[in-house]
Amino acid sequence: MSSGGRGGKRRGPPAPSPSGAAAKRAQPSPGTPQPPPPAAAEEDMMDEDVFLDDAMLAEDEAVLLMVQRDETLASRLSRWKRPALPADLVAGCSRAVGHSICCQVHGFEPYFYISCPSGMGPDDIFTLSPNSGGILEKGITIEGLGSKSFLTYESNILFALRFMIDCNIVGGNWIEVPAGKYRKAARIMSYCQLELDCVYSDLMSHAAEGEYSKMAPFRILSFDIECAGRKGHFPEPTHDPVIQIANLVTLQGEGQPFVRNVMTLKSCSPIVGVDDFIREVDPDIIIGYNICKFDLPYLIERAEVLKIAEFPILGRIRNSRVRAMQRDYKLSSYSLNSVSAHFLGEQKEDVHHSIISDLQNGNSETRRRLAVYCLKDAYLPQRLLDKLMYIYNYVEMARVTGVPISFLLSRGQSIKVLSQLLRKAKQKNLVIPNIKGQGSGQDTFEGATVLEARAGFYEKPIATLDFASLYPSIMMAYNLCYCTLVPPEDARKLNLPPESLNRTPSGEIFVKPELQKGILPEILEELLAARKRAKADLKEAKDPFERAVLDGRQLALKISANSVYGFTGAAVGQLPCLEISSSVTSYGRQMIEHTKKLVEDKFTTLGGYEHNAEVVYGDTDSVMVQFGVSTVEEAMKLGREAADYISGTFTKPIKLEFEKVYFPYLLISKKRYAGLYWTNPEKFDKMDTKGIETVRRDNCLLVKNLVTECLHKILIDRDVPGAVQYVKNTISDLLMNRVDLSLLVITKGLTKTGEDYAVKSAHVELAERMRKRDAATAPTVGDRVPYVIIKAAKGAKAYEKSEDPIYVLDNNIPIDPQYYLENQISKPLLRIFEPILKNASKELLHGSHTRAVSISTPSNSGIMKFAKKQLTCLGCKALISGANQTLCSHCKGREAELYCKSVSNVLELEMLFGRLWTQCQECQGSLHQDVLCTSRDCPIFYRRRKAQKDMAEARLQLDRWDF
DNA sequence: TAATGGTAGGGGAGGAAAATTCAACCCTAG
DNA sequence: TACTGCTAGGGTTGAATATTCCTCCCCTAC
Repeated sequence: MSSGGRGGKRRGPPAPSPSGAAAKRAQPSPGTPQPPPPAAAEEDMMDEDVFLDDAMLAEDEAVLLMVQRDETLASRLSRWKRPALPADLVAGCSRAVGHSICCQVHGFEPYFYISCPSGMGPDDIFTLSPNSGGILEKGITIEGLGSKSFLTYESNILFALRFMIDCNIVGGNWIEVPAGKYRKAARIMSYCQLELDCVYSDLMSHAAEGEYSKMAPFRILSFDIECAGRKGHFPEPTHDPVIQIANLVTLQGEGQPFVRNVMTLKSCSPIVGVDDFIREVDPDIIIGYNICKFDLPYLIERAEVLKIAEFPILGRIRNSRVRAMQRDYKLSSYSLNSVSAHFLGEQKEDVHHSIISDLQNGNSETRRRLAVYCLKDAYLPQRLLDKLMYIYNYVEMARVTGVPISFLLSRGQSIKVLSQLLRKAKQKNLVIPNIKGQGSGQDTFEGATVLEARAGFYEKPIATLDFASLYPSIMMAYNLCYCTLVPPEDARKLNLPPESLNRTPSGEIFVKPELQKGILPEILEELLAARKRAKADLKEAKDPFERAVLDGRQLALKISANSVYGFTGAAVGQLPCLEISSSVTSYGRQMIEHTKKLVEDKFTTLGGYEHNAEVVYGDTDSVMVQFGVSTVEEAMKLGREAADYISGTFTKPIKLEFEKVYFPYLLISKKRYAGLYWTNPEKFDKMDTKGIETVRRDNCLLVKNLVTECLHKILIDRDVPGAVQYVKNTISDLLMNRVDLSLLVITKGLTKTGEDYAVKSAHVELAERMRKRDAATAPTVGDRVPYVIIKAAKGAKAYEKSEDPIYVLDNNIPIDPQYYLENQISKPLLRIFEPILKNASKELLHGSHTRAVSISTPSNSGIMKFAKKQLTCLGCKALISGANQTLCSHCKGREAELYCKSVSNVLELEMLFGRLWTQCQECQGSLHQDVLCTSRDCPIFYRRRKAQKDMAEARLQLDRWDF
């Protein structure tokens, strides 16, 4: 899910400041419920229920398990077991589902091909060791022939894949071992319920159709561990015990988990029983948040330290990654918290690891608290898995591409294409040479054309024409493939008839399908045909369950089709062929130019139309056309006409489609535009923005919100003055320091380690500084680094002014509003307003609203260290001295009024803090517990922290009134 | 090490190089 | 008349500052 970021979960700010720590224990505002008194003695924990929202836990089922009590353990383990095997299954006459079976297949051996050297025949047989592919390529000496090197074929295929291909097995499909063709084996290889031996040629693989399209009822275990770190240290398996493990077991397709438990540890003895638990539950899939990078290695290492020899085996783990989140979605933070907020609208607490030890060492109440927290960490990944239908989509993808499900998480895109290629080649009696593209990776090829953008604000409808699956359809139309490519020397030698050859715009020659049909086009045809079927079925399907499966399938097919082109162009890949990829793009370039020309030539007043059409922009496979008409309906009509007309000029199956109308349309530059998106003339579907700040993850929320709001006002409300006013208010708020810190947090990805950067930059330098402060909480490669820009000496570089938001909050460091105005919001705003407003710069950025209020500079640096703070009058801020500690002589008369002000100020801030506190309690799922969360991703957290500080200051001021 | 889909393009920031401004100094005329 | 003190103004020089251009980096579109 996240390559390294634990979010704030096991990380956080440096040791909490005194005020922060105090408030965690303090009950804040009047009206906040007090925690109940510790309900039970520690010995009774066993039967205590855990408070959690109802959707998550049925109260009677929630169990805190004391692992030390072996007798209860045994009884519970039995409840988690899989159903017993039916007796007749072993005899081969039952098809019960829901059991785990390990089948050892015998007789399948690795092999590869070489071309037979001249002078050798079927009689010349010699044996080679299994890894001889490499030796043959380097060259060997053969008696009578001298030293020779060979090009090998299919010598580097993963053995598992080789086996699956040859047995027609795809990932996630059903395999039958016919009765009588297997032998029951002793259960020594695995912890499965049944072990079999059989011969590979007896396996029967069933295509995923009809009855066999159903999925197996996977048992999914979601878990999370908590460790007791020592003060100020990130937990290390060599020292720190695992204190809690939360487990949730679900059957795929069922809404509720059937096992929920938390294993806790009272003292510091080692946790035993985890491996037993996993063995009994016997899950097919293990998931969790970042478990591959943290929880699993931690458990395994901890077991090693404690010398639990058997542990690392963990039964049969087939698959244990949830890295998919980062792979499939682009978010500005990948902490479990923000991912959940994004997809589920549900948040979790973010508890710093140092607090976890405190909770553990407290009483039964605090440990129960920790259990709740831990369980939620196991629960959210399960919810995410369901919500995003990962299991469906992965099974579908595995079936389509033929790779095992685990490859989809642990491997890249190319293995999927290779798998399909190998299968298809086998059908056609072709073998694939082992020519791994390696080394430089320098040789690249020309990509797509992006038409010049005629920037501006268009108040007439713009029709968008798109090629459907451009690159796949080019490969099909022109029969582009490895096996249809004619190298220049062969073109001369073979004397092929010119009418059966195609010369691509990039100069390569391919034979036409009549002579030899390409493999790649065939793969693509099947993929796209299957997608068409899936989409048609989707239209028919009513059952949401079935719809989910079909939608997953059509998506998988589309993605697979699109990655075929990428595979041929991957210079460092399994089978690169730049002749194919550069031919594909060259056709694409030709086609978009051709389309632009046709539209502008045909749709003219001379041609009998009311206006001259103009192509205002286009990228790769799309053109945006202004037909000159003023209604969406007319634009749609002309768009359809143009698409049909132009489609007719291309080789099948290349097809230009009318897709949508933008109206109005704000075109800023290449790859950057915004507009209202219409697919029917009555009502627009949505506001669509491409490439601009609203869709970028490296802008602060202030910019994102501001730009979004302006576009909303301009495009939807058509209220430019309103947008201008909004900008002015925002700038004024910013300069007056009325903007919430959470809106100013910028995040950027840390893509490599510190030394590898050639130039300094804000997020890299900050990460380095944070590492020096506290290595445990600092971001590492792959993480996203949040930062704000603080005030510093004039001329200081941005990388000297970046700071951790939490550090800024805790130490009262002033931010630099001028930087945000000049470097963050001004340019994006001007880009939007300049096409619409004359004097945009003057109007927006230089009015009276830009008068700044000076903020006191940090008092803890330089010369100010030696300054002594003097008291100021609470009325007029004048310096006061002597006996009077509150007011100057001037303000003395207003004593009553000013005191009231102080009191109401404190009350107000207390109310605010109380509200935020309650909000956080709701988020954590309990109104009776202290809030522990310190999430860097949560705006409420920043506001709560700030309110808390303001409140403390106001109270201090109130205390100065001395009657 | 193993394993790895692609190119095009905008835009921000840093940094080097080239350009400009500025202050200090020297010199000379008056 | 010779010499000094002073100023204005031109020229030179080296440093400071602003500008330009290029590259790195991130992220997005397709």
